[in-house]
Amino acid sequence: MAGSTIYDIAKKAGVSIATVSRVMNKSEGIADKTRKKVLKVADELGYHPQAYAQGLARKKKNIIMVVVPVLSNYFFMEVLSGIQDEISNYDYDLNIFNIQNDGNNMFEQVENILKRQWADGYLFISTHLRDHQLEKLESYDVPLTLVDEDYSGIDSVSVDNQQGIQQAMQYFLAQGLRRIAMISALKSSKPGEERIEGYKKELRKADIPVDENLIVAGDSMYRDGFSEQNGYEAMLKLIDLKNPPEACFCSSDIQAVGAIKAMKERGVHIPIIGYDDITISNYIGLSTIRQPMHDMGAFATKNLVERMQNKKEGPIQKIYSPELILRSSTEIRD
Amino acid sequence: MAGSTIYDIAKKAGVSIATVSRVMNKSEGIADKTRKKVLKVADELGYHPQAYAQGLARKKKNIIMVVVPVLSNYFFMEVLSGIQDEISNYDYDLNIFNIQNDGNNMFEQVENILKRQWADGYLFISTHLRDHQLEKLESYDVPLTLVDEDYSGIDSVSVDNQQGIQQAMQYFLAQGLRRIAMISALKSSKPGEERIEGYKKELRKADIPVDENLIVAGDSMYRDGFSEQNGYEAMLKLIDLKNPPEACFCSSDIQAVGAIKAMKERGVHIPIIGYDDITISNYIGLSTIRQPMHDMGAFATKNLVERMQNKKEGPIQKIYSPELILRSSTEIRD
DNA sequence: CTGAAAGCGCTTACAG
DNA sequence: CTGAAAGCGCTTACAG
Repeated sequence: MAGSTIYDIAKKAGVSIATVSRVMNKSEGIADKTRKKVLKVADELGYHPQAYAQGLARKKKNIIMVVVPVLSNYFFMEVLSGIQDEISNYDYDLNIFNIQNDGNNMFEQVENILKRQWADGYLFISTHLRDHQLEKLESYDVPLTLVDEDYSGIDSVSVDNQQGIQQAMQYFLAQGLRRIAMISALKSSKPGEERIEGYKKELRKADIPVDENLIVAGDSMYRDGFSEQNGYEAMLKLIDLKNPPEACFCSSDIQAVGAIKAMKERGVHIPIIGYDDITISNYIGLSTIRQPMHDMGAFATKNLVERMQNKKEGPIQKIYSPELILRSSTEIRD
Repeated sequence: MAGSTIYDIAKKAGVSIATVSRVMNKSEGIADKTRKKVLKVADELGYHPQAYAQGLARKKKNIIMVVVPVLSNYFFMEVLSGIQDEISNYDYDLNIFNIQNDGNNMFEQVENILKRQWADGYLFISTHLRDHQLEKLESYDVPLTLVDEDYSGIDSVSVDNQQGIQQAMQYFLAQGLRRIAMISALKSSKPGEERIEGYKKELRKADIPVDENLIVAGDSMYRDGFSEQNGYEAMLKLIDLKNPPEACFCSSDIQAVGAIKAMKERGVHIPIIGYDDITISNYIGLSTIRQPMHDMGAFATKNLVERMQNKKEGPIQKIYSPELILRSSTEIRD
């Protein structure tokens, strides 16, 4: 039952395979009688054109492929929901390709996906490639939109991270807090570097010397450190400092969740601001820097579809501004 | 650059396409010199075999496809991380296909995926099909493993939901609590029905009359009701009852998060137990019924790969037992 | 309105 | 060790 082809249908319906093909593709100008006959046979034999044969013959797959290193992280999930919502407006199927995030050959995997021509267009989420790699991607000349990353030669949608950090830091500084810690994740990643840089920059602007001891990450590097456990470990380290911080800025909400648990266990409380504004943050009272993740996914999808339809204009760089959301985690208690 | 084919390589390297194909496929018995020449040209032209052409010619795609209705939910995310971890042991690529969850034509979408022969094997997560539909799927005779669903004719991995509900209810009952509410999600779904049934059954066993007012869901049905917002709304309804409950069992942890916020806002606190044990639950002190989501994903993947390799044994039904995890949300306060 | 035929870009016996 | 040729299952001008 799983294996009937266009030939089986043609034979059983007494027509040519061209006719079967036309019927399945809803082409104009088929005699009603023929159409019905073919449809009936197709239904009986459970026939549906094979994706691979069709893709090859058509040179068009009707597929948008999302490429992502870490499937199971919250940021991705929310971006994805935006993609899902938007794509339902078009006649494209969604395919997600999960690349192994083991550093060195990651770019090779990415290139192979493009070379193998899996889809008509691609959405790269948080791949965090280096500039020379992005330059190479540009030369493939294939519809591609970057999310959570930006590069002048390729369509991209991202958030101004510096601005986000600035908002968090300035909020703390305005409260008179000076000893501000930063919980980072994987420091060697591109966004990791950028965020630490932004943190230091704000301190310098306020004439506060940078204390490297206040920049910590947990030891558990699952999901590049974007996990509750990592934040939990990081906060314990901070609390155990001889000179602990008065406030904390955290690279992600999910780490902040862990950090808050650590504080509760130790009976301390310092104001903390996360990063992302995942849905749950609103429910647990976590102050955070909001990234419009859902919108980013939707915008990227819309942009990609337009790009697939006409390739006239040059690359589009959409940069969202983040927003500081204050909730109970930044209230000063006691 | 994106578009070179095996013909281009063959021509430039001065060999036949058969030879190029053999080199790309690392076949034995190619002169070292030829191999190097071909590889060099392939690299220069950025060549990699097209997935669709290769899949058609080989009748094997090296793809495992995950089919899922709601991508962005926590249960799925955790199952997925198990799938990811396990699949990295094999030479299969992972593809996720997101079907639109609009009820009636959902099964049609599922059938089409199979008919179109996207992959070598499939993992269906939480598709919650009806028995007559599963029966039909069985007839496709294609490697397929169900997750979060079970059916005698098809490989499946699931959790004994009745048992989970029983554990939660018996815990409450043992504490002397009798007025126990249930926050459900989409009631018309298969698991929705089952869980409500289980809840009622436990009450009956304890000779407690079922009060339909105590079975509530929020009004927001995004993600089938498995959202913080839904739980929040549901708990408000419960609190506003003339005769509010003394304890609450909740269909998912994520709803419990919302329910807890509702309680905080209204200054009430009743013991609450969630369902799933998503990672975050441990960090916010939520008591819950643990489903081994990561293991389920890993087991299903392993099972599917074995099924693809030899089709000897009959269908395997793996049923995990859930586990009651007690944390602070069930502590009796004041 | 329908069919014969070429083509999409690969793989793989079959010869040599 | 390598090539010519058939085949995978479709689509789509081109004729009629």
